[in-house]
Order: sequence, then C-alpha cells, then structure tokens
Amino acid sequence: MTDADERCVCVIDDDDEVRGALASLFRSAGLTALVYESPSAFLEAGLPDCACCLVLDVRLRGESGLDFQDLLAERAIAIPIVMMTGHGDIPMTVRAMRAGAIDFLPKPFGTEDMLAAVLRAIETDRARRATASDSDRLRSAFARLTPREREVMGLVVTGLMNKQVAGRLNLSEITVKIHRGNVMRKMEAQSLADLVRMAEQLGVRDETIHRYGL
Amino acid sequence: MTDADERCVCVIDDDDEVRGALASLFRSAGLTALVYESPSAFLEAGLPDCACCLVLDVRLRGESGLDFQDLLAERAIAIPIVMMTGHGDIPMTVRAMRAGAIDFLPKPFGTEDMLAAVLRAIETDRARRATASDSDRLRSAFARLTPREREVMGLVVTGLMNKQVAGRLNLSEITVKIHRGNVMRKMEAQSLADLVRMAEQLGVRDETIHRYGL
DNA sequence: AAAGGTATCATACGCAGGTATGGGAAAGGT
DNA sequence: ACCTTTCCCATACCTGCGTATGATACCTTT
Repeated sequence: MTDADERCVCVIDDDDEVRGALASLFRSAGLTALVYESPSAFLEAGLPDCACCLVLDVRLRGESGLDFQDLLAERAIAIPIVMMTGHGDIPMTVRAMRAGAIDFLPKPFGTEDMLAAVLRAIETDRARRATASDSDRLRSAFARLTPREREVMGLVVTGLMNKQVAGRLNLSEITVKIHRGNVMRKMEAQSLADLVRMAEQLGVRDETIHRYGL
Repeated sequence: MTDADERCVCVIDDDDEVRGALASLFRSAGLTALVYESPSAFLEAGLPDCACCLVLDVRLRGESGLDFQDLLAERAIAIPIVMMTGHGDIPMTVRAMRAGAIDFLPKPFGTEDMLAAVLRAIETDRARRATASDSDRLRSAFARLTPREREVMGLVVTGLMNKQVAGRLNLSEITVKIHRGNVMRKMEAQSLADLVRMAEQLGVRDETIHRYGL
C-alpha cells in the first residue's frame, strides 16, 4: 500500500478507554488511527494529508462536539465527521446531520456500525479531496494571471467580443487579443469552451457580472 | 396575495385529530393545508403547483414514512419533507436526514417548532422550483433541436472546431456552420460562452464525451 | 543602471466563424 | 400528390480571432 492510499481516522474523546478501543478497532481494519483528548489538541496537531475522517463525541469535557462541528465549518475545515454519543436525543441528531455529519451513533454501538460509518466517511473525503485538488490547480493557474488578464478573462467568458472588452476597459482591440492569448496559454485552456468551464468553476463570471453590471 | 405567492403544506397522518390540529395551525399562519390519511391518498391527489412541503409521520398504518420518503426519491418527487414521530430513535433520524428531510420532530413538539420547520421547508421548495423552472425552459429549447443539431451542439461545446466536428460527423464544414447557427438561434444563446453554460447545465457535454470517446 | 515583468498599441497575415443565396434529396404527414 | 421538415452542400462575402513583428512606457527587482 502506498502513502496515497493511506486512510486515517482522527478520534476525539476525553475517555482514555474509548480512545484506546476505537484506535485498536480502526487499526485492525488497516486504518491509521490518531487519537486526541480534546478538540484543541486535534486542531494543534493539524490535519493529516490523506483521506481521513473525524470521530467525535458529542459531549466532551467543557465543550460540545456539535459546537466544534460548527467551528470546523466556519474555518472551512471540511473533514467528514462521525458523531457518537452516550446521551443523544433527536434534536442533537438533526443538528449534527444538518451540519453535514456522515453518521450519528448512539452508545453503545456495534463495532461494525462504527467501522462502516468511518469507511463511508473516508470515502466521502477521498472524493472531496479529488475534486478539491482539481479546483486547486485551477485556482493556482488563475492566481498566476496578471490583474489585467483576469479582467479580460472575466469579460471574455461572459460572452463579450474582443472589441466590446476593449471598449469597457478603454483598450485597443489588439491589446485585448494579446491578453486573451496569454490567458488561454497560462490557464492551459484548449478552447474557449474550456475556458468558460474553468471560469464557471472559479466563479469568475459571477464576479465580473457584478463588477460591470452586465 | 397572488397565486404565485401561495404556500402549501401537505399533511399525511392516519390520526384524524392530528390532521385537524396541524391543518388549523398551518391555516392560521396563512398557509394552505391539504390533509391525507395515507401516502397513497397523497399520491393520487397529485402535487399542488406551488411552493409546498410535506409533513409526514414516520409510523403510518401498515406503512413506514421512511420507506415512503425513499419512494418519493425514486420517483424524483423532490418535495421537502418534515418528519414527525411519536416513537423515534436516533437511527431513524439519521436515515431521514440522510435522505434529505428538512427536519425531524419528536412528539410532542411545540407548534412554533413545527411551524418553523414547515416555513423552512417551503422556502427550500421555493428556491428549488425557481431553479427547476429555469432548467425546464432550457430543456424544452434543447428538445426543439433536431437530432443533428444536438450532435453538433455537443461537439461544439466540447471545444471542437467546425472542421473537426465536420470530420467526426462526415459532413462538410459549411453544413456544420449552418447547424451551429440554428443551434445558437433556437437555444437563444447570445454567445458561445452562453451556449457552453447551457450545455453544462443540460449535461450535454458529458453525454457527448461518452459517446465519442473524447 | 540593467533586467524583467506588465501594459500598451500598430500593422499585417492567415485562419475560423457566421450568414446569405441558391440548390438538391429523402422522409413523413395531410 | 403535395407540403414540410430535415439534412446536405457550394460559392461568396464579411467579420472575428490569433499570432508574429516591432515598438514605447512604467515599475520593480537586482
């Protein structure tokens, strides 16, 4: 198994025994298990760079697992969460699921249920990471454009002709053509259709329409 | 208030009293309430043509509300569901929420909670209907294209030049140009960028790539 | 001061896209 | 039999796009 196939589970629970039991369960299933006794310990450690998920108790010493879930969402940390609890009720479940939890397991739970939930969560993360890395490559290419090139790109993918872009930016048409050519090359777009799809994913068009009132 | 602003709640419950109580609650909030004593009665009546939602008991005579939720999903009936129950547990809640339920209310619930859930569900439906009607206009325009025009559109929005499209379809370039012009006119696309976005929404490109192995 | 990146523009050439005009052929419905 | 639709193609013309060549100017970094 290569590193790229590594699958990892982060467990946050304030009970030593629970942490130990879950860790050995996951390890016996071929997963890497990382255990933390508090949310802050987890945050300080940083996220592992592989398909991973978080197993979280709803009630932690002094902190709510549900609040921590919200905190992760605010910080745009999109790790899938499997929630577990000894004293759960339906409103808690609704809140957790609405916030995007993969599963919500009342204790005591069967080890197969936990394992199934975790595998499901890891698979979700794997898919998310795949699309996120595509999006990242796109974003970094876009970041390498000059400000002018970004402006031209926005107007071009909105459907304006070169001369119209030139008018809006007070440029000559030939200058627009040059910027446009640079954009195609730097973004590695094979065609205008390609560039339009990239722009759509980046939200470039929405931004352009807003800025120029199209 | 015009018809377009009408908001409607469908209640399915086998208990007369519950139906009556919920109906009067919703009506007092300015909503149209339709009550049904079984899922089949609801299906026979057909969906109201306005922003609406479904309030459903998990346990119905002989039928499961959760199974009915799955049935609606299978039939692509995308009405938002507020689930309620007298004997709910966490796994049921997880299943309902995972299947897209807006809320899951254990009985007895506060009337404000129910009303809030229903308003939220109706707002969800309103947004869904708005995007669905856009998509419908697009679909009907696409349906008015001839088979050839659809093929040409697929290849054009994939990024192929006219001569490449001509090669693939064993046509002359001029014929492709004519079809392409017809596509732009019939789809009311103002630019190629426009057409690419329409095609993306319609899933035309995925289909084309699959068919021609691009 | 030199170098490099960014931005601007002109001219010119070739290719791509779009439309108009005109014509031919096959399929399907009235 | 006739009409409509769909599909096909040719010639011609105009517009739009892309790039090469060459030039000027500004700013920042070295």
